[in-house]
Amino acid sequence: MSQFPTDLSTGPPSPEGSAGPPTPPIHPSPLSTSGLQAHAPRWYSVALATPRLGPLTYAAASTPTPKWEEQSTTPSGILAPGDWCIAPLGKRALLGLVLSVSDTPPENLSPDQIRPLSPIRPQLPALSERTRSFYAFAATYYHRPLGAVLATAIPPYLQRPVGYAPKSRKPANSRAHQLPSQAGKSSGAQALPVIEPPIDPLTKEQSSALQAIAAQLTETLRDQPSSPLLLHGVTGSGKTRVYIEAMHALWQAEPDAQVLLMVPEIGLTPQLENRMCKAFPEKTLVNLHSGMPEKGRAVSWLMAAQGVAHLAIGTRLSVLTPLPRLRLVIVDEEHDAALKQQDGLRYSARDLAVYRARQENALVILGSATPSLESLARCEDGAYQRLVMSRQATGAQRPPVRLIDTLVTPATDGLTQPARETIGQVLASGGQALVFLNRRGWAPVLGCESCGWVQHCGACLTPMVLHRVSRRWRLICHHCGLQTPAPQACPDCGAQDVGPIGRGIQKLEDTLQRAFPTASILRLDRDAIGSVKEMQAAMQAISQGRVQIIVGTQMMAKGHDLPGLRLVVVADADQQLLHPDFRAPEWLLATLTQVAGRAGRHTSLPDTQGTNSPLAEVLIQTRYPQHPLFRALVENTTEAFVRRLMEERRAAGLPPYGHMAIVRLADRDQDRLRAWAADLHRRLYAWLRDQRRQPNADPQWSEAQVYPPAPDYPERRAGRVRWHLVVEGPTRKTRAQIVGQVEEFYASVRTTVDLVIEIDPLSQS
DNA sequence: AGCACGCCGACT
DNA sequence: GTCGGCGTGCTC
Repeated sequence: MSQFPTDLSTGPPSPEGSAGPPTPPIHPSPLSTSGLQAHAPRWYSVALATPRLGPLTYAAASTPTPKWEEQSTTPSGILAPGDWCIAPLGKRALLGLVLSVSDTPPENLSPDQIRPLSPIRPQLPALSERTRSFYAFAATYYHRPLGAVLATAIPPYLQRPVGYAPKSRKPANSRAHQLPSQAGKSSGAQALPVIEPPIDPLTKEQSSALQAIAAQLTETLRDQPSSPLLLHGVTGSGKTRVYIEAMHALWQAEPDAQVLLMVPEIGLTPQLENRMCKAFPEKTLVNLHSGMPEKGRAVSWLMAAQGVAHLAIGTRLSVLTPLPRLRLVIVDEEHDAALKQQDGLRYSARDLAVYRARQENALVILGSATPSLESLARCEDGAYQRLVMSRQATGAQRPPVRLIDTLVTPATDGLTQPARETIGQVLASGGQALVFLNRRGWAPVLGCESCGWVQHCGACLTPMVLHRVSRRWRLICHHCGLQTPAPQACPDCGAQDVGPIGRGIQKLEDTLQRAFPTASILRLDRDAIGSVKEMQAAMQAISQGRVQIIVGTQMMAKGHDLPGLRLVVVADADQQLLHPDFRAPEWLLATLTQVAGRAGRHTSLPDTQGTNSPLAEVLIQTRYPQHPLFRALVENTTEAFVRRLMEERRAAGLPPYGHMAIVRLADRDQDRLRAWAADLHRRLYAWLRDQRRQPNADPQWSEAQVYPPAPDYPERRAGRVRWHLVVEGPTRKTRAQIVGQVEEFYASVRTTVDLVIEIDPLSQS
């Protein structure tokens, strides 16, 4: 079998070494290796692991393959579709995937343009037909070349030709097991406490969820199609336990089966890894995420791809890992935006997981306390099956939610008086408080400090964003591009103090330190916590009670268990509520539900004080205490609120009922970009109008939309101006046709403008 | 994405 | 006079 690269420094020299001039093009010569048929195939169509290039044609390797290659699965010198190769490109040598083989040269190229492949062959297991078709699907669906998928899917270490040292001949697996951070038995996560002992009996809800899972697993193991399952379980309902039992059931039936367990963030893997190691000491477990050391990631990837690993725990990129005996895919926190890659190949790991599971005859389980509307819609239309767990496994109650109206009691330096008092009480009684603040994707949305007025774009359910356009302040809708002048005073109440929502919370840490000088405060955000290690240290400090106030961003809302937490203060809910995106209320509800779940996980003890004050509480500071979202939280009627959101989406033709794409444009020059964007829009609009006017036109075209361009926020980044254009179709097919039109136009013009298409975008700017 | 080629401003 | 800034175009 193949080997792992073992030494970076001792590989054979790269084919285009710095010592000499670039290899001159060599005309393909008859293969010299013995035992070949007379008409050996000699031209290869190769997808290169690079983001922007389509397949290129190469000739067979020019020199005989080295001896160490003899054990390769295909006869020496002949490559088949699915085999890997090293292909010269300009001065570089890139990893390539053989797509097809031909014994006639391509007509559109002259022979001297075709270069031979490198005789060095990567020690990667050939890609199965199934995995190739999965990658091809991803490429087609996201409108990228296959090479972009390869560049994302293959660990960087395995992409570099220099890494393929034909040195060690040790069996691959024994080596991998010695690596401490890879092998399941000795993970680096021992320090974290496991709070739920795995011997707890299952709750009724867990049992019935498992029954449904077992039924689908049976279908899967018979190679029959199974229904994707949405495990809709409140925080603390014991979803992880259900995953473990599902794996038990699977491995009892098929001990060699592979399981892929995905989480949105690297920070969530250590806990999970620890728990899985304890539950399955006899199974081989690997991690797959970008935070790992390069070599370790390569080893894990190969173990997964060779079928050695039983369980792969990883972030979104793990969905692209070959897993020959995949039988179960679990996507935890399926609603989480981090499962969607935000640059390069902008794929949704959740959506690809569902596709892949169906294709590989595996069962897929999506888990969340706050499922995405996308997944809920699939349950509604019967494509998925929903399994509900509405009670906490410990029997604890959800903490009550209290709203603080900041128009009545304004916040000073980010904190209202009632919030200050409550924090004080909690600290005095020895509890911990979490002050939650959220500036993720901040864009300046104007709001009135006196009455709460905000300019919305009526058609798009979206607040408008302040932009400076040719020295004038204007409000622009990021969805449909609508522009209006920015008001100087509030059009509702006439007050002068209109300003961007969400200013002033960045100094919250200072505010808290001044208000509670003796308290120890820990800040937890991307800037303060850089690594998994730092996160673990922070969590330990919290669980040991060395911290009294935690100031945390989004990352605090996820997964972590905080037993001593008695209060959550949401410093500025409005900023997220009024984020200029139609998904803002959906996400705020998810965020608040998640962060509220941090408090009161272990508060089922009797209230020994005998007071009326609850053991844990959630405080939300907002100008809109009457907003249906907040009412739903207070009254515990969030399901009804979610249904209402879905109806709004349906009426507006927005996802999950319509299908969106964003055309992202960038250029150095603002005027050039704007003119170009306007031109693109005119053409698309004219094309769409023509589709509608055709005799016997498909009525779907009347539901499709091509909106005028709008600026990103911030408009300028890294020396480039960025605009975007929203495209909507009632079906994936109509959307793909519009997008195809964009691509056709872009390919036909010479321009400096950079254009990328994003499919199923999660946010507009 | 790289990487080279090419055409403009500030240095020995 | 040339060193190097990055704008532009190509890679089988």
